[in-house]
Amino acid sequence: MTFNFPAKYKGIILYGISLALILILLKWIEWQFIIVDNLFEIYAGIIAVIFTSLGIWLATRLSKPKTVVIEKQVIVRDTEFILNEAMMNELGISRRELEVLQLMASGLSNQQIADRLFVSLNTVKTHSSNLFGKLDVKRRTQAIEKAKRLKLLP
Amino acid sequence: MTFNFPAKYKGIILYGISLALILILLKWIEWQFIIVDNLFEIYAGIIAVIFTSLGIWLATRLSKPKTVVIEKQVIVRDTEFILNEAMMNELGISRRELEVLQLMASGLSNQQIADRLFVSLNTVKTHSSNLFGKLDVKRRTQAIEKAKRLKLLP
DNA sequence: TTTACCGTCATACTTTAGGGTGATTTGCAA
DNA sequence: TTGCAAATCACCCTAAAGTATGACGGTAAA
Repeated sequence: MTFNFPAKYKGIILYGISLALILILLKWIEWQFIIVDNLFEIYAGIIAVIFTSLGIWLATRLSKPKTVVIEKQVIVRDTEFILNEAMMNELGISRRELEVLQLMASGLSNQQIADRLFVSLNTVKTHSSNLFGKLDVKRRTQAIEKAKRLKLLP
Repeated sequence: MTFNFPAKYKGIILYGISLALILILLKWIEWQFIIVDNLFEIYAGIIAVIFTSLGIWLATRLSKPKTVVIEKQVIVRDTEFILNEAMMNELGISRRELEVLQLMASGLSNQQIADRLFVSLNTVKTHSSNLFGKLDVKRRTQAIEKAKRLKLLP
């Protein structure tokens, strides 16, 4: 049969046992000195030392630690991009047109975009032209700038 | 005539005086109880209580406070732009070239940039051409993309 | 003072971008 | 089936962008 006390009673039990041991010790010392009469002050001194120690020990054990909260700033780049699909639909921008827009923004020429998408240069021109109309801009740099504002590009 | 002890001796003097007072108190208690014989244990108990208190008091005064440091992470979104001047110098990009770059990124044509800066179209072309060389790119869209990566543009 | 770079402008030329129009194919929905 | 939008491509033409080279005045460092 084993007893399983919760951890929070452990401390209390320890203090109780310690106190009991000190009392036994004191009783023993009393026995030693009771023979020699008037050595009263020595006994008192020992008690004083023991209980001062007990007080110090108790204080260090029971004192609540001060908690110091240090705020550490973690700078996070706003990296998350959510495509504004509502705006996509509102402006009637097709999937392919968005693809062309993305490649344009990465700095590719129309010819490079055409090669990347396996279509002709004319097709890319058509897409970009339609795109400019829908975005109401005149140049690709403007399109990129506006698309970023409208959250169509990161 | 005034004495000016350094502050660090103040504590020691205080403890000394306190100890002296306690001893006087104990002596007085001893006087009270010495009349009634065999009330030895009451005296011991009082000493125990006083010195336990003294120990606790000493410990709280003398012990360094226990500190538990809790680091709290505060997420700060990086929204402000700081121009990478080191990169500017490294690439040898001039102030005027950066101006042209900024206006290019806002979607303006070379002519519009020229008008904005009160210079000729040719001057803008020269600046942008030099800029492309320094950024090692071939097109303005590429320049904008790279400049943003290098923190030369927001 | 000489060097070197910046900013300015010009001229000539090439390349790329952009506009307009029209045509074909495909897939989806009325 | 018809109609429509998306995607594809072609041709022609203009506008803008980009390259190369040279020139000139100002300023700051060597």
